[in-house]
Amino acid sequence: MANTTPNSKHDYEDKLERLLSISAEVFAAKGYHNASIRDISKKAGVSLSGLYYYFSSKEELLFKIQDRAFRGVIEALGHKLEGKKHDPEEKLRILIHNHVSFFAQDMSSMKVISHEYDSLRGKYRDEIRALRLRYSNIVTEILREVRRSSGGGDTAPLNVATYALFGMMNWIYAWYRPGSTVSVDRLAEHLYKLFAAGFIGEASGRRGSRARVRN
Amino acid sequence: MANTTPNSKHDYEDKLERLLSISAEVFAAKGYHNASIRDISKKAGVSLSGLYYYFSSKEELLFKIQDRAFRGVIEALGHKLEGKKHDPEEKLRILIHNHVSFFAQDMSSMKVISHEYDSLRGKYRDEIRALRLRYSNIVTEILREVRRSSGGGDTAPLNVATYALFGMMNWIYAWYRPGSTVSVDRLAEHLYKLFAAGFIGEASGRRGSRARVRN
DNA sequence: TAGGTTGCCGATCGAGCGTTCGAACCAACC
DNA sequence: GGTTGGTTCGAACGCTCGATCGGCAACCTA
Repeated sequence: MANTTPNSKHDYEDKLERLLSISAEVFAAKGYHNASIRDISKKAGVSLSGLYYYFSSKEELLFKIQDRAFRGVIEALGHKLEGKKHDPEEKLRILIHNHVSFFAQDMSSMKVISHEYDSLRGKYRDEIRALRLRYSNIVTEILREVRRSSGGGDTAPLNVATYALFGMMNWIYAWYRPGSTVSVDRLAEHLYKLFAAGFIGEASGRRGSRARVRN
Repeated sequence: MANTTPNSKHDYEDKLERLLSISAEVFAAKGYHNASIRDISKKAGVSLSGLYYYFSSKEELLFKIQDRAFRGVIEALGHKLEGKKHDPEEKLRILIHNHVSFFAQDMSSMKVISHEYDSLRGKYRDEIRALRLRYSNIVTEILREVRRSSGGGDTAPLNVATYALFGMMNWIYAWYRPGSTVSVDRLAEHLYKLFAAGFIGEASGRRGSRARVRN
């Protein structure tokens, strides 16, 4: 099982991984359409045509970045949720911490995910759409459980709450810088408490909500 | 004061306004760098060079879209807040309704605002940054008042709360379509209740938040 | 050592880009 | 009816882009 030769699959995959990471940085910094393959080749220290040994087109490069990032988030979440039973609120907390820490750990890829979905076309777009949908469904299901277990009544529709939560979390790339005075863990916890208190608290009829939502 | 000639300032300004609006649609649909001046000229029914009578560069066009949209939001908010005194929570409610309804009314411009700030450079960028900062400060100040009046204690830092709120509101462009089953007004009200209950409720120490934020 | 495969590169192509420029149009005034 | 000044246009410029292709060294296999 150990790699037999220096020029084995490992070399290829490692370099591919490195190129994906560098490309994500360039795409995040300049935007997909504004960034050129030449930018990436310079930053990676590889010739322009050399890149095409690893990717067949610029768009495939973008796809692989998004595919890798989404699968990473979804898979890690799956691992953290499996095993012992968590109650719904704890699941929500795990979800937010997982999402936020992936964001902070690899802001470039996550910015690309949030920003460049529209830049994909055809089958690439279809595949990423499927991943987005899968992830979004996981979130909605957790929110459904939270609402049910908290005796939820008058909450926002689940899709509105889902998108509001995504908005809170995905906006991070626009302002948060790792190494700030607020650590990643604390940021995640703040967002969890903010959202959870709103989503659950809303259902239990607090003071101060004088304007009723008409259904 | 009435316009004396058909070819007066009105014609110029109206056409400029129309071009801004069409350009915003094109930029929103394809992204600033991917959209070409030729795309805009086709959609507007104006020759390529004819556009340059109204704008000196593609970047100025982008700047004018963002400038107009930001000033619109800020000015409208100012009008709605001035006059009789509102209590802090009502101010927050007005803010969210104002923001969301501008979004829904002109999704293209608002998507450009959220997406294409990085595409501006130099003095254009500086000017828009100043507008962003002004708006962001207004929001933070309102949140500060809300927290004070609700006896707030253990809430998220104001900047985190501010950005979380912006995230919730700005993400709308990614999923909401006007004419959906959720009206714009109801959407705004949902977001207000969700955020306000979270922001205030968090401070009043509800059940269910078992995980303490370690400051 | 011969032949084949892997990994990479320099040179180049056609397409599309933002921008410019001189000329033409046209209503308004002398 | 000729002149002026605001408005529009077609044609072209120089440039950058994504992608291709033949070739070349290094290494594996036999």
